[in-house]
Amino acid sequence: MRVSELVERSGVSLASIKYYLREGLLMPGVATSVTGADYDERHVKRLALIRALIDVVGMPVQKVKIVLALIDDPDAELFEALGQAVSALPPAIEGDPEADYPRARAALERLGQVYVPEYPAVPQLERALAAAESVGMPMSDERLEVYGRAVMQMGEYDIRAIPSDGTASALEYSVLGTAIYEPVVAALRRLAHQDVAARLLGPAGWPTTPKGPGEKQPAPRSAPR
Amino acid sequence: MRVSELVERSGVSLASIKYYLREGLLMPGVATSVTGADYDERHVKRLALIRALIDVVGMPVQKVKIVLALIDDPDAELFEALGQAVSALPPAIEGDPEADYPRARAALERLGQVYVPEYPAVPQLERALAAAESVGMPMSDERLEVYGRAVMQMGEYDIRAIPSDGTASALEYSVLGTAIYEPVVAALRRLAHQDVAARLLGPAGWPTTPKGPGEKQPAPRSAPR
DNA sequence: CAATTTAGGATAGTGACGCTATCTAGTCAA
DNA sequence: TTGACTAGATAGCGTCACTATCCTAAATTG
Repeated sequence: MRVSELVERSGVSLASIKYYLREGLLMPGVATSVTGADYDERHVKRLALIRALIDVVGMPVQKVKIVLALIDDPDAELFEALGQAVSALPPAIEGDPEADYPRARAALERLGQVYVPEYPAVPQLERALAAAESVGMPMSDERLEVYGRAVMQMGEYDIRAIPSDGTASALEYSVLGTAIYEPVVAALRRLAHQDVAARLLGPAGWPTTPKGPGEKQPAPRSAPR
Repeated sequence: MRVSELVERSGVSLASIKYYLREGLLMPGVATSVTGADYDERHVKRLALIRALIDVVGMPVQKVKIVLALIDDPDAELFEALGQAVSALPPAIEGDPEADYPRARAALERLGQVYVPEYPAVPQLERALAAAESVGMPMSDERLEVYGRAVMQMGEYDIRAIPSDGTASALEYSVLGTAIYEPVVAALRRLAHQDVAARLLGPAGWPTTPKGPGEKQPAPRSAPR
């Protein structure tokens, strides 16, 4: 297909496609002449992926490039790729292998996980815990254990759900799964807050999730905003 | 204290403090003269909060302003404030009350939660699910249930942990808790991935979390990057 | 076969964002 | 009185993710 068709199919503007081509995010089409190239479904899919990583996950273009290179490179080792992918996710933190991350270490020890400061998520955790502390809401051990148990359940499932066929798809699955499902988790957590809050704190008559099997309740008169 | 001291105590540059004052994020100090004002601990704490929301949570300055106004406004209703706070979190989505969010609705129905399209997190969930779908990794029912159970555990704890004394602190707690702990969850999930992946996929001899009580294992020779 | 459309490549410009730098003028301690 | 400090106003900067404009040339259409 021609560029114009790619524009239509993907919903991405020509200017942006040219930009992604320049930046090396989108692979060039097969040149049919000096002034014409042929694109296919892989280009459509790649554009969807680029937009998802940029718009939904919130990754900067340069980090998207890293993740895509990781997926494309058949030599990458699955386990190492996971670490690489994580370090490309926002908020980006430049980890210092020499540095100590006391809050993260304490947290991981409490959760019974190994503390490997080289994992890119360790400085991310440290910074997040430090931020919570600095605003007067330090992470309690109790909360840590609740959260730790919850993420472990997700993690176990995520890893087991990685297809065991060829490395390529397994790689793509693990790399993208970490990134793509993160906004889903965030949105679900926010909705869980709303749901629990409506049950515990909301006005009487607010629609709530019934504790046991029961009837759907009527919609609220005004939106909870 | 004077501005220079506030700069020192907070670690925020004078130029940035002036910027936050201009933007209405930081409340002005008590003017002692035409050219001098007095700041206190509340200003130090506020600056820490501003930085945490901007740097760690990744909120744009204008959204930070909304969240701070929400915290400062004593008239706000706790339950409504939760929704407001959520809508200020990135990635920002302008929800259309008229619109239907089929993926989000199906997901919530499956989880047994009420579908209230007015909740700001509903369009966020819709977009996240659509993005997963568009890159060829649609959210399976199984994964949805695992995630749903996990976030519910966190949500229940979060809401119960809100202090029941004065409205002001409860408000601050619920609003900030949603935002501040989100990066913690993200980092913990990434670490859970690493931890589980190391156990299931990692090279032999890699440090792993023992299944039962056991010895700490030695650090790896090279970093998993 | 001429005219129009479309494509590719290069380069410069745009608008939002989060500061940052400079300037002015007033104040206060030494 | 001199020099450091301050508030307030305004303009500028660097990054980011595009976006718009040229130019050239091939391909398509009438």
